[in-house]
Amino acid sequence: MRYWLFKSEPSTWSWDNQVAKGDAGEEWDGVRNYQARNFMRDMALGDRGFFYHSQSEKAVVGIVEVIATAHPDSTTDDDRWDCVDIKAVRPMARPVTLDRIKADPRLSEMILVRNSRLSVQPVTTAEWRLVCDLGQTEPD
DNA sequence: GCCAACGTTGGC
DNA sequence: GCCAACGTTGGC
Repeated sequence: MRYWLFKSEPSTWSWDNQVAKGDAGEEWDGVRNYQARNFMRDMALGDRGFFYHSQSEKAVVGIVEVIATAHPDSTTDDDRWDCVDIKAVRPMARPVTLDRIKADPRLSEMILVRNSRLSVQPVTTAEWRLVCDLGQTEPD
């Protein structure tokens, strides 16, 4: 099992939107970046990810699970773009803000900190546990 | 709302 | 294949 982070503007697609889809989940579509796409192609069923709100909120707000591996993005005919499906697993008991993450030297290598523009990114096991800990949320 | 960082496009 | 120009993202 590997860990990831999915970034979304809450005004476009929020955690509440994701939760509303229930166990059926939803495509993580609209990604038009090769690096992000390649990470999605690496994902396996059952992998977990953080759901991160960018822009106004800037916080990890929930945990999601990969429920379908990479397949063509239904929002485009361009066959370069694939995406996975994810479903909400549980919210963070306390959202973990970007400020909080940046303040912790143990998280200074997170891609979220290092490359703020990458919208789908891997998270190490150590980072996963730490962020779950900060969010007072079960890691699995 | 600004702008830095970064990715993509297209002319050469 | 290089690189200037441009567009987009996202933190501030």
